[in-house]
Amino acid sequence: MSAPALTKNQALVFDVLEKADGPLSAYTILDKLRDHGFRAPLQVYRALEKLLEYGVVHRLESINSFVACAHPGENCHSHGIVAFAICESCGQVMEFHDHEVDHRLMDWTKAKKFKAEKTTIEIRGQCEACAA
Amino acid sequence: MSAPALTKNQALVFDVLEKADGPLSAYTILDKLRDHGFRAPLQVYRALEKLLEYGVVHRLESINSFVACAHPGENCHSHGIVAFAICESCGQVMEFHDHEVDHRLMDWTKAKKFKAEKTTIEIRGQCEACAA
DNA sequence: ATCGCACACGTTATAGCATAACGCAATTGA
DNA sequence: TCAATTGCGTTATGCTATAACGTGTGCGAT
Repeated sequence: MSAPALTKNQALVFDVLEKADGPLSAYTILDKLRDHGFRAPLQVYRALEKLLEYGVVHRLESINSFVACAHPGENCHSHGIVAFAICESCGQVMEFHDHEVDHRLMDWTKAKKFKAEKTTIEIRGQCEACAA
Repeated sequence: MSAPALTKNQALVFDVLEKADGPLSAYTILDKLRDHGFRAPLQVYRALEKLLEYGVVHRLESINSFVACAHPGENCHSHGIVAFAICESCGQVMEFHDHEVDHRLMDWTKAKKFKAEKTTIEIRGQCEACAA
């Protein structure tokens, strides 16, 4: 599941996400890529689908947006569950990992024999700067 | 923040969610209430907004759906962070609470001086019955 | 009592997010 | 060479959510 070479569209989308200073919606990405020939949402969604699969991009479910993984170069899938703190004022996102949280959730799923595929942890609120 | 008496629309929406055996989208709720005079999405969304505020309904961010709280009568807001396991085959949702997970996340937010408002934990996968 | 306010409600319109279905081109491996 | 796979482009559509307007009702303060 490590990332193969990106296709042109995938590279364009990834580049936009990496240069952005916060999460972007698919349609925002589309707008930023119109100059590069993008015309339709599917061009973005298809690229995102692969980038998510490769683990180099994360989807923020609670705000329907996407961010580049905070671990450039590494495969983020190997870090365990990813958690996000999303500032609702400035839009900044902090990505972190807590193995103890992972263990607790794994314990629960094991006990219930639930086969976890994808886990979402998102904390919305105010970052230090914005809460002042 | 305890729940006052529900209005007619709120009661109708809550009733639909309680009787459902899984999460429902706002539009599914709308369809189920057309016989009761519902015509527009806003009638559902406005009711949901209040029900979420009262803590008697939860929103599942990862599937854009809503479920009645698993603790009838109690104010779910007092149970700490709520976590969900969502079976992608049968649609069943299990709601649970883990104070250790809460503590770990709280520790992180404290350390980062992040003011958490709302935390989402959702595990998607296969329930025991469907994984067989 | 009546004025002002808060709140629930109804309606229309629109904005924002995501995918279905078709066809074409390039690549790869049997 | 043929078939399978993958990426791509386009059009159309469906699903999710909210903006903006107006109505009516209850209720407390003056």
